[in-house]
Order: sequence, then structure tokens, then C-alpha cells
Amino acid sequence: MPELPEVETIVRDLKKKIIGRTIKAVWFDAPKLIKPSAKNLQKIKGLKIEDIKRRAKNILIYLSDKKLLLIHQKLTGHLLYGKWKIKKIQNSKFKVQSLLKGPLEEVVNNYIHLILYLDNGWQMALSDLRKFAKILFGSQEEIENLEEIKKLGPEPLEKNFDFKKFKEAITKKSGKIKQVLMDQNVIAGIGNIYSDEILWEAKIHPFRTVKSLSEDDLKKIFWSLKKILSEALRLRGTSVSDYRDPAGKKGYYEVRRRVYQREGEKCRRCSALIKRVKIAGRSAHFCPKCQKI
DNA sequence: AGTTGTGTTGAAGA
DNA sequence: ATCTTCAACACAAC
Repeated sequence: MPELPEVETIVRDLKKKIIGRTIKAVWFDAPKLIKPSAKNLQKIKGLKIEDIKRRAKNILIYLSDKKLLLIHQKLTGHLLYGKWKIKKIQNSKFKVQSLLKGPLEEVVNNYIHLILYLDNGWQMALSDLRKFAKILFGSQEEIENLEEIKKLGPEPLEKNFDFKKFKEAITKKSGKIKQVLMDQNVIAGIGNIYSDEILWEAKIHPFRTVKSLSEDDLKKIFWSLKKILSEALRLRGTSVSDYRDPAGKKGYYEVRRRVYQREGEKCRRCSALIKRVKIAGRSAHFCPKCQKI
């Protein structure tokens, strides 16, 4: 599940590889993922990759001719950089196969549904097991001005995101703190993994309402947010299930996890057993002893 | 072997 | 408006 640290890792790695390259051809087998239409994506041929940025969990690939390719990897998508061949098997079926040995051969990297062929003989591909990803191709102006992009909350790792901005953002919403932290229009880039991790670090129960939080509680959450997200970014993200970097390799935050998917294991602070409960259809992990209501 | 969990987002329902 | 539920999809685990 790519959240801010994972998406940022992908963007930074891709920057080193594909900026300056021209797209020679495009292949895909899941046209439903592509908006406004898959046919329209053919117009990407011949365009040059000028820059890559991240906004929330979106990857923005800036192209020549003032065009923009937006990719949201959703749950199981991740961009890869490598070389593949499309192998035909009987009755018009086919299989995408990595030509490079190593991590790219791993099963999680073999749900390729989009390939951009670059002018250096390499390719950028999207692997997405569940086919939830969103691919948007259009003019820079058109995509940057989409309501869903414009209404996104502030970027939490930016230097100018201070406690004042955090408090402003978080207190404009009501509800449980975990849900508010995951709201992309409050703060951009936090999902299920890091909301659990941040609240454990801050010793705040995920069910606490924003209204019930003291100034001191908010400060603890703010500093935990900065600490956890930057640590996860430094460790190149979490690969509990299918996230991989563009080389197909895992992130290292997995081994440092405090609570996420550690139900029944010992709390790293007090040795109580980590609990998992449902909140609005998704699971929240927390320590029942350190994180009191 | 059918059911459930997985977790992002937008849309639909209440 | 604001909340919750669901659908999109594939696979593992039970």
C-alpha cells in the first residue's frame, strides 16, 4: 500500500532513471484504468519526460507539449523500471515476462498492466495485482486544476508544515483522530499503516475524537508524524504485502513497524499485546496499555 | 470450497 | 451536509 514514504521513494528513484527520456511506445492490457480514455493515451508517443513530482499519493510525470501523466497506485500498484517482453501463449492470451534477473522476477512484480517504452531501450511499467490504479493523461493545466488535486491538504514533510499549520488542518474536521489523519484533504499522504504508527508513537488511542485532544496531545501527534514519516522515507517504505521500489526491491520500514499488522505481538514499549479493531471498515492497530482512550 | 480480509478513493446510500 | 457502506479486483488464508 503505497503511502507518502513509498510514493516519494518511487518518485526519487524514477527521477534518476527516466528524466530526459522520450516515450517511444505504450502498451497496456487494462484499459479501464486509463482516463479519460485508453485510446487517448496513444498520444503520449514521442513526448519527452521533463520532471516527476509527488502530490499526496499521486505521481505526476511532466511531459513535453505541456502534457501530464498522473498515476495513483492505490492499493497494490507500483511503478517499475526494467525490461520486459510480452510472450504470446495460446488463443490470443499473453504473459508479460521480465528480461532482467532478480527482484523483478518476483510474483508481486509480475502483474504488469502498463508499459512505457523509452528511447534508451528500458521501460517503465506499472505492476498492479488488483487493478485499482488510476492513470490519467491530459494537459498539465487540466490535471493540476482537477478538484480532487486542488482540495488535497498540505504536504506534511515540507519544512513550512509547522505545528500551527498542522493544528489548523486537523481541527477543521471532526471525528476520530485516525480517520482524520488518513483524510487526504486534511493532510496529504497518510494511510492506514502510518496513521497507526504515528498514533502509537504519540501514545494516542485511534478512537479519540479530534475535539477531545489537548494542545499537548496535538503536539505529540505532530512530532510523531514528522518522526515516523521521515524515518519510513529514510528506510524506503514498508513492504508488508506488495509494495516494491522501481527496482522491485522491498523497503526496510517493515522490520521497524511499531503496531501495523503486529496483532498479538508485544508492544515495543510496554510488552502488552497489540490489538486490532475495526474502524470504519478498516483495521486499526494499537497498544491497549500505552494508548488509552 | 465458499467466505472473509486486505485498504484507496469516489460514489452511492442514509 | 455528513456519515457509513460499497464497488472496483485478485488472491491468500481460513
